[in-house]
Amino acid sequence: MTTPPSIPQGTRDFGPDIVCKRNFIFQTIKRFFELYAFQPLETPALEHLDTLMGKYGDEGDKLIFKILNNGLDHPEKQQKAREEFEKILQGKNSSFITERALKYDLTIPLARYVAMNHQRITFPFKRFQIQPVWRADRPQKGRYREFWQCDADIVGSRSSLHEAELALLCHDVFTGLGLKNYSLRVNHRKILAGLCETMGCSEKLTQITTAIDKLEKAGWEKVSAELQKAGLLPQQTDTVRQFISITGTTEEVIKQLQDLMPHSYEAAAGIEDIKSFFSWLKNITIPVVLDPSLARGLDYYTGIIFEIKAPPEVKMGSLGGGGRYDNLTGLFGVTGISGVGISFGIDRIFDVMEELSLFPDSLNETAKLIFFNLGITETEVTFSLARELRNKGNSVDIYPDKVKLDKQFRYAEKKNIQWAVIIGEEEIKTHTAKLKNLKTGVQQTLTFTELLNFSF
RNA sequence: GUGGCUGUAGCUCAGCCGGUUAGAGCAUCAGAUUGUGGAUCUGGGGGUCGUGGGUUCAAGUCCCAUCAGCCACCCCA
Repeated sequence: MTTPPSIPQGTRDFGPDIVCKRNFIFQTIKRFFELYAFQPLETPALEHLDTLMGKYGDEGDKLIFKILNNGLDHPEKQQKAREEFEKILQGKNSSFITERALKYDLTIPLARYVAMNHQRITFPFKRFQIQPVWRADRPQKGRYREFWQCDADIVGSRSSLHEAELALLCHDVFTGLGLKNYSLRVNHRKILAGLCETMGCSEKLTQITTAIDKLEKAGWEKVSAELQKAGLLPQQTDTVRQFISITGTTEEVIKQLQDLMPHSYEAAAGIEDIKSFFSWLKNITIPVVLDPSLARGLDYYTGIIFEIKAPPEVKMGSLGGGGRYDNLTGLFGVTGISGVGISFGIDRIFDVMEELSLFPDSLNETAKLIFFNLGITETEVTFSLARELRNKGNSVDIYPDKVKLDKQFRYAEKKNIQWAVIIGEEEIKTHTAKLKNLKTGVQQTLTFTELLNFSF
């Protein structure tokens, strides 16, 4: 007895119609990446475990998929393997048991690549990367163990021009996809650091930012509870409350931030960056909002941070995000290189577009036209006509068997083919073809030459 | 990783307090109509009830385990 086949938790097969839709998203994103002068990069699915560990925080480390070393059953290795496995049971790593892992995101592999190749790269290096990543998270809707990221980063330049370009890129991509109601939230790590500096508890930056990050989902009650747990005094908690309550136009928000943190160098530096970012965009209307309550978790961001929010009518978290990181390659021994990037989560974008029915109908089209099958002699004719039409760049299908036209029509309809060509005994005698538009139902008679030159 | 809900035909689901041969709609296939589709009518096929154990005279139904999906936490795309 065979057990029914299945695939691992959090992974998916993509059937033809889904691949077509996903390709639509990939192609749109890639097109704009190229328009903004990014170059492609691909890195292996596997990285050394050392390359990944410690880069995503303690929680992140737990979510890295590790790969068991081969050959541990070798007689000479078994004893050591048992001893080393004890370390694993204690939650430690053992390179004897596992020394490779599946990549967790595309940013650390980029940093690794840049660190390895910085002498031959021309900076600023603008690269895009569209590849799958893996996380040992527990799956839910919009949350997979294997999913794709589409990243664009600029490495080796501190100009705030890039942040503005990324915001525009993001707008072009979402407009191109037809996802109108997205929004882009922006904040600055130094503004958050300035808040902590003002309150005199800079060492609690991470705790405070992760608490703030829960505001939208869990509400202020939860945030204040977290802050208390982190050891903030009531007065400090109230400062945080004022901070995250700030709303308004960019100018208004900046003014309030300055009033709240008048003596913070950190905050002032962050605000300068934000001002220069918005000044690039001053004559362009895109949905960018300065939101002090935005606090992305990843530790490596040091400057501006972005988050792409799904349209409010769908229940989906972030569709992507990014930010500026100083010294990312410093983790790999190459210092002084700053970068800024943005990442699109295409699996979630897919789910949102599906929910809002935003995919064009034409995506399911399997062929432009189909020749119906009225017999072997007829098919010898359509076979060569199909070849000529294909040579001219038309996607053509031929129905394989002589069955009732009724059935052939239904096949064409199912496969979303717009044009059907009927050639039978009569037509062959006169060298003509019946061409029917299945969407309008209009039928016309054409000579073979006319058919070959028809623009479908 | 922790806690909870769910799993019956290709899809959406019904199936009572455990009781004969597990049902419906849609989809599919065939015919009415042997060269013109989407409608209608008639008929057919399709299930070891996620998987593996257990309790029972008897399990889709109760119990345990496991796998998967979803939800909350955690974290994030």
